[in-house]
Amino acid sequence: MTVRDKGPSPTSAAPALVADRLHSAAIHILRSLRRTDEATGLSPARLSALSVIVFGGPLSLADLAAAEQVRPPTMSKIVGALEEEGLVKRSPDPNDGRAIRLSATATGVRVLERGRRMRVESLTARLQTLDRHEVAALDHAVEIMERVGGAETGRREKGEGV
Amino acid sequence: MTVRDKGPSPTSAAPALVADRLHSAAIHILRSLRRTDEATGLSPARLSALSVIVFGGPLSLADLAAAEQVRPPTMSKIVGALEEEGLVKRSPDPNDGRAIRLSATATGVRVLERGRRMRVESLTARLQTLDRHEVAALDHAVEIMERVGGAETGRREKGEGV
DNA sequence: CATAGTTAGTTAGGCTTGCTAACCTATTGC
DNA sequence: GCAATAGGTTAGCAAGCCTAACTAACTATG
Repeated sequence: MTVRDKGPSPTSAAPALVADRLHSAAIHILRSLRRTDEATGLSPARLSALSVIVFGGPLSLADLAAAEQVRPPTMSKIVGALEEEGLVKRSPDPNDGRAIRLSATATGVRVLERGRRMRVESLTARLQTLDRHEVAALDHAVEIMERVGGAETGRREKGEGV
Repeated sequence: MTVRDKGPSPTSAAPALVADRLHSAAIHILRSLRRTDEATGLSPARLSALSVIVFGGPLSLADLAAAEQVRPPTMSKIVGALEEEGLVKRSPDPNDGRAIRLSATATGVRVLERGRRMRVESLTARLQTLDRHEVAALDHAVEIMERVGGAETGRREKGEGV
């Protein structure tokens, strides 16, 4: 309200308000996607982690945790679940006896593709109600969001290929 | 924006890809905000619910649950926590003996303001590294996201004033 | 080369936020 | 007046986060 009504002139967009609404919008988008994720059998956290493994090649648990911005124990649990489902494999790191190398199984790759497709489907369906320019605006904004969202750690990871 | 430099031309922004990256960006932004929320003493779900109560006037639990896109039992628990913290009050609905009217206490309003400020602060700080046009692009995109994110229920609620 | 310190990962335990199922009470409709 | 419906709550479960504490392995140093 206050400032918007859709055509935000550059000067009217107060960062605090944008931040506020961005947060709110992000919550709602994720909440609605959670249901889609459920249908795929892969929860958001697992799907996201799996995608990093698939596209980020073999990597250590610590690196994966950092990429996903969670703590190692959290990622340990997620990886454990993925491994149990046969989507991911833990291998010893030849150079470091403490570390592990995480890689996706063939099934993992396949499931990721399917899950990713389903996950994105509902959002895509809704995006398709938008006109080209709106999609383009979103696309551009997402690029900015990725910078802003990852700025904290200065890390740029997965998002790309997911 | 839209077509700027890295900005893909409108025709190249495939909805599926945008959806994909939007999802990823949303995850990361929320994850980074969760930490800020912790600092305020209010978890994201509670803060969000409280904001709806504060700005949405007295309302029933079912309405609040719908606004927040969660099931009644989930909201019942969240409201219970907010009530225990003295931020929200349950009153009987004069017109319907089954229903309750949720309203914020003075403390609730105050805490919301503080929490909201802190929550948005880190995002804002990061947004401030952007130039005016980028902020404007985000602002515009957020408006689209709100439509897209809320499209499922067709409901438009809190996001506005939070 | 032995030992202290650090680092990778896991386990244990706790909290929040979701859900469904089952239940109670109040309202509504016949 | 009684069955059906609707609003809330309780109980019980799972996912995702976290910190604390532990083990095993690497590194550096006297």
